[in-house]
Amino acid sequence: MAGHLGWGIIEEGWRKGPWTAEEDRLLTEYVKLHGEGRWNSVARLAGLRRNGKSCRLRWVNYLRPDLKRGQITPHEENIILELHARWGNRWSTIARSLPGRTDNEIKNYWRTHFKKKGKLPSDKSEKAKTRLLRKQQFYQQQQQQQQQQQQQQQQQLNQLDLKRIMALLDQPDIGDTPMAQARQDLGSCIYSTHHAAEEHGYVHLPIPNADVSTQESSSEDMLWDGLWNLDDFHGNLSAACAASKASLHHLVAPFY
DNA sequence: AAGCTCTGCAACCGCGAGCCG
DNA sequence: TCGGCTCGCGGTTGCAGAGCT
Repeated sequence: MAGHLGWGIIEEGWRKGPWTAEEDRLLTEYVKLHGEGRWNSVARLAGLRRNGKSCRLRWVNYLRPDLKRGQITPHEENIILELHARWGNRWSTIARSLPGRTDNEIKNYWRTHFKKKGKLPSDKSEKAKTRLLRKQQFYQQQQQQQQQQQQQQQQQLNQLDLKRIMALLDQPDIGDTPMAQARQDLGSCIYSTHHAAEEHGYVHLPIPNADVSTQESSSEDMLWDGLWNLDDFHGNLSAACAASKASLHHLVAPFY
């Protein structure tokens, strides 16, 4: 590398090595103004003496506001293990299932924690360890859910709006009324949301109101698989639900 | 206290895919 | 169709700090 030439050097007009706070500020300002992309324009537009590649890397791996800081959790570790078993060294693919984590971070984590162990957890003890980690994470999730419930209480006023809509939709059909149409639209919305989830590989999402006894969720492994699938999907689902709600407000407005 | 080793992480490099003129 | 440009990805390197001897 350029290490033997010294860090922070200027090579062919481009600075290399560790980023300074001022460079970070300039890059952040640039992305705020122009958005991500066009990285080769950064040098010209932001006054940075860094090439596009370096800017993109710095933004993606360090400056992005949605990055999660701190240690990889046991839950995330399990996801990494399972996805690596499934995808191999496709770090960017794995990173997409870990919001706030970068491919570089996952790659580094894998190399330091697993690579030198020589093998994936395959014997009984390693599997037991993996199962224990999953259970620990399950309890952590429960604690997190308790915290989230408190936050959700704050959102209940908004949810009451949706409940009023649902109550209206539960009334008997009166032929081809606007209410009957609204109910049909809601059904389509939920149905298409579920199928969009399936198309994106979130295979364990239950259809809302579906008979639980018919779902194939008996094995522990599938339960955990479903958990991380849901983790990945919940953002999209929330967006879809928000859209549904918005469209329903539009649909039922005449009834208020 | 000094030197060595290990670990974590930021950053660079090369390559390939996609886009566009 | 081709070549240049841009971007994203995976592999690799090297620094810095912690831990060990």
